[in-house]
Amino acid sequence: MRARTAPKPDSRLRRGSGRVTMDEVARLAGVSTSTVSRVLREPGAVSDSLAGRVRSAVDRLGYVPNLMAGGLAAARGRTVGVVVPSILNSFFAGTIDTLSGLLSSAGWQVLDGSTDYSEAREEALVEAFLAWSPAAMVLTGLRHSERTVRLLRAARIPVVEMWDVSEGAIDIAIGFSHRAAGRSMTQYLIEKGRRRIVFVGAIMTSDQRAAQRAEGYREAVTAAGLPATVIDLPSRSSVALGGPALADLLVRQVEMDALYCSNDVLALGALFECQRRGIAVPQHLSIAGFGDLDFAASCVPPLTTIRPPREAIGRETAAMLLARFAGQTHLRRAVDLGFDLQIRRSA
Amino acid sequence: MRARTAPKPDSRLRRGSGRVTMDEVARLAGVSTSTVSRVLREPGAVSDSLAGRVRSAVDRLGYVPNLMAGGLAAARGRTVGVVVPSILNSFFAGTIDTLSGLLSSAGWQVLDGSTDYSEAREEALVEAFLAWSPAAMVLTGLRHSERTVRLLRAARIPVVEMWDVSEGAIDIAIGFSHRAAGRSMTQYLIEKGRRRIVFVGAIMTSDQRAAQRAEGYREAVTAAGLPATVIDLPSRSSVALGGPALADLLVRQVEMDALYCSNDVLALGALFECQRRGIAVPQHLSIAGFGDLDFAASCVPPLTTIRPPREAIGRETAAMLLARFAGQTHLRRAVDLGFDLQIRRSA
DNA sequence: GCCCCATATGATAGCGCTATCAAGAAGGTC
DNA sequence: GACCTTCTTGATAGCGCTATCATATGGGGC
Repeated sequence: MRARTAPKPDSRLRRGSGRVTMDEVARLAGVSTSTVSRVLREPGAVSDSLAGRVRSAVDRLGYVPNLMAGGLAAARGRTVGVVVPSILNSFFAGTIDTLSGLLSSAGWQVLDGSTDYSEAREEALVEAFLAWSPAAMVLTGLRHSERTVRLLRAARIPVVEMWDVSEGAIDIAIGFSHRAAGRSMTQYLIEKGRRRIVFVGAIMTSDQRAAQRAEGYREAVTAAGLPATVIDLPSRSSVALGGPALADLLVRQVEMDALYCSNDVLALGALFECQRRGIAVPQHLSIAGFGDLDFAASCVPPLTTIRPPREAIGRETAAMLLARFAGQTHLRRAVDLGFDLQIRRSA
Repeated sequence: MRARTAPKPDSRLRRGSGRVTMDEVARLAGVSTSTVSRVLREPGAVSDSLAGRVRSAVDRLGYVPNLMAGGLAAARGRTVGVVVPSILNSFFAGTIDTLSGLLSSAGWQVLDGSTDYSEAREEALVEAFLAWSPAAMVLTGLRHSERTVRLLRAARIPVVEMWDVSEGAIDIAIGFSHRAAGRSMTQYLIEKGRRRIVFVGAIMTSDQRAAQRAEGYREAVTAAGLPATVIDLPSRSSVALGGPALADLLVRQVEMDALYCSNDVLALGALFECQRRGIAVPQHLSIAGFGDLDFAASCVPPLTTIRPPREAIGRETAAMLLARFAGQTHLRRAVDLGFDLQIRRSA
C-alpha cells in the first residue's frame, strides 16, 4: 500500500472565480489583507494614508468584496430574510420598500420571499433563508408552523414579526391590532346609523389578520346588539372577486345597509358592482375597506378605509434590527404603531 | 528577533456559528463529508443504502446546509439576482412570482431588488448582487448605465434583460415590443373612428418602455395623418395621478376623443375622473391602458388594454437560465413573447 | 534613557463546504 | 487469472475573507 500520508506537491487543477480578490488589492496597495479588510469594515481603525492607498487600489481594480467568503468567515452574513404573504398585492410592498431601503443603505442585504398565505411555503422559505446565516429574520404575522418557530428559535438571531401585535411573539412584534381596527371601523359604521353590517373576507383561515379584523367586527356589532354576518370567500382577494361577492349577497336577499370588506381590493370590486347595478353608495349601501391603497382616495366615491402604518412598520423594524445589530439588547418586545381611520364618502 | 516561522500550537479562540455542520451529519451517518455533499447535490451518484443513512442523519440533526460555505467552495452561488423598477406596482410582481417560484423549486435562490426607475440605484443593486457571486442576473429593460453593463460583462454569467426585445441586449432578451404594443393599440383606436388621440405617460425619461409605447403611438397616428399629443407627467404613475392629468387636458380644452394611458393605473384614475364629471366612456371619450391589471376587467366600464406576457416572461426566463445552468449554450438570444390586445368596453 | 501602555499593522488559522484526485470494489473480457 | 474498465466512496486542498493574536511603533512619565 502506498503511503497515504506522504506529503507531495498538490497538482490539482484549482478553480477560483476569476474575480479580483482582497489579496490583489492588498498587494497593489502594499499592505496586508487585514488592513484592506479593516479599511472596508472599520475605517476609523486605519491611518488615513494607508486607507487612501487601499481605497484607490479598490477603485483601480474594481474590487467587489465576496460576501460569501465574508459571511463564512464572520459566521454570520450581512443579510436579513423577510417573509411576507404576498408581494403581488401592495399591502406589504410599502413596508418592504421602506425596510429594504433602510437596511441596504446601512449595508445589509434583504432577501425577500412570499408565502402566498401558506404555512408550508413559509416554512420552506424560512429554511431557505436560514441557509444564508442571516443576521435577522422578519416574518409577517404571529402564526407559524411549529417547525418554523423551532428553526427560528434555534437560529438565535433577532426575529421580528410584523403587522400584528397580539400575544405570543417569538422575539419582537411590530405592528398594530387588527382586532382594534375591525372594531373601530364597525363602531364608526354603527355611529353613522348602520344596523345591518356584513363583513366580507377572503381565505380567512390563512389570512389571520383579516380574521382578526372580522373578530373585531363581531365584537362591535354584538356589543351594539346587532347581528353579525361574516362571509369568507374561498379564493384570494382581488378586485374581480368583490363584485360577485356583493352580487351573491343581493341574490340571497341578505338584509344589509353596510358592507365592510376585509380589504380595499374587495371593496373596490364591490364599488364597481354598485355602479353597475345603480346602487347609491353610501345612501343605499355603505362600503368600507382596509388598507388605504393607492386608489382608495380617488375612486368614486372615495373609500372609507383604515390606513395601516405600512411605512412606519418598515421604518421601526429597520431601526429595531439595526439597534440590535449594534449590540443594544434591552429593547421593547412589542411596538403598537396604531392605525388611522380614513373617513371618506363611501361610508 | 524571535523566530517567526517557529510552528507552535494554535491556542486562539475559535468562532463558529454553532450550527449543525455537514461534518456532524457525516459522522452520525458513518460516511465522509464527500458522500454527504453528494447525496445533497447529485443523489444519483450514491448508493441507496448510504443515501438513506445520510438522509436520516440530516433529518435527525435538522441539518441546514450553509450556502455561504457552499457558494464559496463552488466559486459560484446558487443565487440569481433579479432587478425590477418597482415591486410596488403589480406589473412586475407576476413575473417575479413566476420566476422565483420556478427557480426556487429548482434549488436556486432569487435575490430581488427594485430600482425605482433610477439608473444609479440599478447600478448599486447590480453591484450589491454581484457581491453574492450569483449564477445569473436578470434585469428589466435594455438601458443601463455604462458601468452596470461593464460589471455585468465582467461577471461572465448569463444575463437576461426582460420585458423588452429591442436591439442591444447584453446577453439574452426576453419580452415583447413595446413599440408594437403602442402601435397596435393606437391602430385599434383609429379603426374605431377615433381621430384625436392623446397619449399620457409618466416619468418617461426613466420609464423607457412607456416611452417606446409612446413612440409606437406616434408612428401610428402619424401614419394615419392624425396629430400626435404626448403628455409626460413628472411623477410616478398612480391612480391618484390619472384624474388630475385628464382634468388638466380638459381645462386646457385639448381636443380629444381618446385617451391612451401608458398604463392601467393612470387609466383607472382617468376613468374615475370621467365618472366624477359625467363624461360618458367610451361615447364621449375612449380610454385605453396597458398592463391588464387585476381591476381592468371589472372596473366600469371594463378597460380596453394590452396584456403583457407577465407570467410567460418569468417562465421563459427561468427555463432559459436553467438550461444555461445545465450547460446548454446555444440558445436563442432574443425571445419575443408578444402581447394581447384586450378589447373591452372603455374603448 | 527606560519602561509601560496605547495604537497601528501584519500574520495566520480557520469558517463549512465542494472540486478534485485517489483508491477500493465490482464486474467484464480475453 | 490477469488485466482493464466502471462505479462508489474517501481524503484533502483550498474558495476569499475575518477574527484573533503577535508584533512594531510612538509617546509619556519618571
